[in-house]
Formats: sequence, C-alpha cells, structure tokens
Amino acid sequence: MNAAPLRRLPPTLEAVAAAAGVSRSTVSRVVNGSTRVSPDVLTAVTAAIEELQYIPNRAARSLANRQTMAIALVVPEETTRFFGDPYFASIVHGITKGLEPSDYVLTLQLTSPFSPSEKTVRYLLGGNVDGALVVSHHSGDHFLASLGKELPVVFGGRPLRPDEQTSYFVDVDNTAAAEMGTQFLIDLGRTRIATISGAADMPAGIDRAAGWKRAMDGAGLRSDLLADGDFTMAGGARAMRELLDRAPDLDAVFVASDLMATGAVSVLRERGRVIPADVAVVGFDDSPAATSGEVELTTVHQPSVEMGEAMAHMLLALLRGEDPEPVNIMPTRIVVRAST
Amino acid sequence: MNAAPLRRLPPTLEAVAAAAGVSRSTVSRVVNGSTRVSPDVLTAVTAAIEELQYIPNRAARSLANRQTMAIALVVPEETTRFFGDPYFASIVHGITKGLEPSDYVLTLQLTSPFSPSEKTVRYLLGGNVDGALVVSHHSGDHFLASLGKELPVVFGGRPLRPDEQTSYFVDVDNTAAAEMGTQFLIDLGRTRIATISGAADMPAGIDRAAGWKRAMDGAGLRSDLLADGDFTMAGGARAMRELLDRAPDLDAVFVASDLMATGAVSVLRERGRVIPADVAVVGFDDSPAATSGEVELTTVHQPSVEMGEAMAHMLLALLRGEDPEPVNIMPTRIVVRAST
DNA sequence: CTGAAAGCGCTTACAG
DNA sequence: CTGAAAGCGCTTACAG
Repeated sequence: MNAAPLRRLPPTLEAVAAAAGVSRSTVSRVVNGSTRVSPDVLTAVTAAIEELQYIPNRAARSLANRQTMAIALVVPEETTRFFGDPYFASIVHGITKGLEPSDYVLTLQLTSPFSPSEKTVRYLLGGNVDGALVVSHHSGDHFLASLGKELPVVFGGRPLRPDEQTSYFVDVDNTAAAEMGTQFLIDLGRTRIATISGAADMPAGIDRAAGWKRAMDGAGLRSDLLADGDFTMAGGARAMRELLDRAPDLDAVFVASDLMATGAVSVLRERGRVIPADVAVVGFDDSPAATSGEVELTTVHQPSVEMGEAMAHMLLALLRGEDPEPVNIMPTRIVVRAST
Repeated sequence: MNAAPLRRLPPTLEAVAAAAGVSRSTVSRVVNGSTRVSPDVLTAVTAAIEELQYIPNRAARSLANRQTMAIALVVPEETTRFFGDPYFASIVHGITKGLEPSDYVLTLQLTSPFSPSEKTVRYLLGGNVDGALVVSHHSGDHFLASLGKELPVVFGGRPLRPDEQTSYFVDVDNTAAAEMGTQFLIDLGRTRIATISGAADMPAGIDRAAGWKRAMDGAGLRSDLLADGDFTMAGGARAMRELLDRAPDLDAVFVASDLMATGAVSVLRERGRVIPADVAVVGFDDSPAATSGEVELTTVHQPSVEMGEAMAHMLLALLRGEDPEPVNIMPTRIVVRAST
C-alpha cells in the first residue's frame, strides 16, 4: 500500500520528438541550443516543447554527459555560527546571485569545522556535484584542497598554509585592511589601541591581528592589548571585558568583525565608556551588524556580496574548462560612522 | 583545449561485480541492503566495494528507480532576513539533524517571498527533488501547496488560509503561546501592555497578535497598543518608538520575536526606561537573540530545532509512502529571564 | 539465493 | 542539417 498518489509521468524527449515529427537527436540539439538546426525544425520543436511543458530529466542528462549541474556549498561551521554572522549572509547572497544566470543549483553541506563528515566527503566525491564552494571563517584549513584534483573547488578566504598553491580563492588583503583600520584610529590621535581578534586558527583572524600590529609598530605604539573574540558576539564582549580589566585607560579598539564589535560596544557602554569620546571603535566587514547595534560602527568595508559572486564566477569558469586567475583579492575601504 | 584535468573514472557496479565474481544484480542487492543474499556472497561483495572504494552513481540510480534522493529547502525570504534571524538557524539546524541519518541531501532554493522564481518552480517540478521543505515567516502563503499533488511538501508554519487542507506542516499554537506570554505580564501586575507584532500577512504575525489581544480582552485591559515590527530588529526598534510616542505610560510590551525585542530594548533604554522596572519585555522564540542583547529576555520558547527535525521526519515519512499526521503542533513554554 | 535482460531518458559520435 | 544506434550506470521484474 503506497500512499503516494499516482502521478502522470512527465513528457520525455521521445514524446517531444514524436509531437514535432523529428528524431530525438534533433530535439536534444534544440534543447541544448545547438546552432545546427534549420529554422522551421527549430520552430516546430520549440512549439512541441512548449505545448508538452517538457522539462529535461536531470538524472538522464547527467548520466549521459557526466555533468550534474549541481554545485556544493560547503560550510564547515557550526550551524548557529553560520547563521549568526551576517557576513555569511552576504557571501551566500553573492553566490546565489553569481549562479543565478547559470543552470547550476546549489546544494547545502553543513559540516563540522574540523573535518568534513564522511557523508559530505562521499557526497562530494561520489560524482554528485560538478564543483564546490567552501565558505567559512575556517576555510583556511582548505581541507578540501586535496580534492582539488578530483573536483573544482573555490574557497572564500586564503589557505592557512601558503604552500597550498593548488587552491583557488577570493579574499581581501586582511592584513593591509586591518592596518588601514588601525591607522585610522592612530590618525585620530588615539594611542592606547587594543584589538579584538578572530580566532588564531583562522587566516582572517591571524591576518587582521597582524595588520593591527603592523600599524601599531609603525607608529611606535605598544601592541600589547590583544584579546581573542572568536568571531562571535559573545566572544567580542568577553574580550572587551578582559581588555578593559587589563587596560582601563585604553582609548580605542580595532575589532576584527562587526559582530564582535557589537558585543564589545555593549560592554563598553555597560562600563560607562562613552563612544567615541572615551573609546573609539573600528569594526570589520561592514555587514548589517555594523548598523544594527547600539552605535553605528565605523568599519573596514569588504565587498562580501561581490566576493560571493566572484567565487561563483571563478567556479563557473573552472567548470567551463577555462583557466581563471586562481587568486582574486578584492578591495577594502573605511566607512566612517558614529563610533569614531 | 579543455583545461580540466583528466580524472580516473570512478569504479562502477560492473567493476565491483567482476571483482567479487558475481552479477551486477547481486551487487545491486547488497548495495541496497536486500536480505536475499547469502552470507559468503555478501562478504565477497562488501570486500570488493571496500577495496574499489565504490560509490554508487547517483544519476544512474535516479534514472533507474525514479528517486533523486534530494530534498529542496525552499526559502521564500530575502537573503538578509533569512540569515539575519536566528530562528531560521535553529530550524535549518533541526532539518539538517533530521535528515542526517537518511541518504537525502538538501538543496538550497532561496527565492522571492512573493512568488517562487521560474527557475525554482522548474527545478521543483522538473523531477530534481523527491520532496520539499518550505521555511519562512511567509510560508503561510503555501504557494507550493498546489504542488502538493506533484511533490510531497512540508511547511514550517500553518497555511494562511485554513481551507488549504492539503498542507502538511509543523508549527506551534501561536495564538495560545502569545496569550500565555501576555498573561505572564498581566499576572505581574502590568496593565498598559503593548505589543510589537510580526507582519500582518504572515500567520505567525497574525496569530501572535491575536493571542495578545485575547489575553488583554480576557483581563479587561485595553488592546489599543499594537505596532508592526515586520520581524526585523530595525522594525522592532521602529515599532517601539511609535508605541512610546503614543503611550509614554506603557509598562510592558509583548514582542512577537526575540529579534524584534532586541531592537525594542535598545530603544527603551535609549529613552531612559529601566527594564523591567519601568517596562517589562517578553519576547518570542527563545532564539540566541534572546540572550545576546543588552538585556536577557524573558520569552516564549518554541522548540525551533525540534520543529526542524519534525519537518524532516514528516517529509521522510511521506517519502516512504506512509501517511503521517499532516499537522504537528509542538509545545511552547515561558522562559523567565531579566526582562520581566 | 542468483543471473540475464530490459529499461530509465538523455547525449554523442558517426553516417549520410 | 538530420537520424539510427550505442552507451551512460544503475534497478527491477522475471526466470530458474
């Protein structure tokens, strides 16, 4: 007893061919946009397709031409973190936009940040997708880079180890961008500038901390005030408390993500600091978090949506068999708001 | 000139059969867990599969048995909203969990909240998925309900129009839950209780507003203070400002989502109200937003993760050809924190 | 319990 | 420009 309703079987290529009075080969050609079809045949076939509401069977097509027309969106993050940081929203938005004009669909693979689940690996290597996009603050692990020979993969964010030359990725120059953000604070006359960094095992975390240090060193300021905020709002708050305890006299803080900055701002106000009079704050990302908190944040803007699009375009190029630049570093800039 | 590297073709059923010295039928049986296989053959085949690292070709399998082993996650929301509200994170987390033990993969379809894109419809009806899960505050539209005959669909949230009997969905009793949240405020002795509702075109928005009104009416209190917050943080802030302007004397507010409550709390503090002394706040969801803001929120807890899981289970049952209860209403409860 | 054979709905050289 | 035919890698009655 199968409760599923019986459905009329969808029309096949065969049916269209019969309706149009041509062979299946011909229908296949028009479906796939081949030029070698005479005008009248084209018209007849198009009409038949329209009339029968024909939609090609994806499985049959995949089997025949060895393409799945699917792309995996691999997210090695905790679900809550992935959904909790607006930065990801922008990236995914960009990816969706970039893939829109193509016929590829996106498949979601939420997996552990440490090592991909067996199901994910099997899925990726089982010929279920034509390529993969990896989006994560952890993506520097490039755990899939080894699969680069098996499957075209594009990462969001540089590889953790520079020797992984095989990787394709799009990123910003996090070090230079963080240096710029910190320099902005220095130019404002601040001298006791702390930083709240992302986790030390993530390239974005490492590089932004390095950029802060470079600016501080360059200005002859002490770079002793660093606390790890782990790219979460709660972590940002925690780090801010720690920094305030260590250095009640700090007059500025460069925070490696807007989300963490939101947490930091709460703590600063809780402790009676006026922003920016007492403490100036510069964030990073220019995500919606920058403008949705208690104080609108001055921040280092990175073009997240465009980065997602660029990832999609790079993968699409790879899938076309082209040879795109493997590294795309996009520009950043400072956006000044109320927190400085 | 195709730049894509040549790859060794993956092993097929045929290869495994040869290696194990049996027919393809037999290998197919063990791959699919049929019981009608003798122990020694089972051992031999299993060994061959292991040795060759055989992974069944999904397209071939789909073509033969007319199952895609894919489920669409349809999200009729703006990308930023989808990613901006932690409620969705929990639902998707639950869905992922619920699908984990199965062999189904999840396909992501971000689409317009108003009408599904043509690409989405083609995808869903083109035999690319075996079923769909629709997650959205707008899901009451049940725009896909009409496809219910073509494709098993499970919604998060009740249909907007009660006559859509065909729908499968999981939800909470939003009216009762909102009434409970409001009653909690009444029992605290508050009398001038406002509400910030979700949008009026979404079932969750409508029902929670109705529940608030029911509690107010039941207590003989005036239910004149309602403002729409559109389920966003910014909307919550806007609504709070409006309510405060209209009724500076309000002493409590029931907010239809924690995310909106976060915005409302900011405004209340900005306007010098002490929470909960001057104004008590009750949210809805018990999402991470309830505890990540300036004040930990008392809120109506709904089991979002479990709801996602329930959606997955219901769809899986449908796909098995079973006949599950079409409606699953899950329990809610009050969680008391600092805002009351 | 096991195998031979047909069939799922396409694409793709190969002829013409 | 068009068609006949083989083949993609499985599953599934049907025999035995």
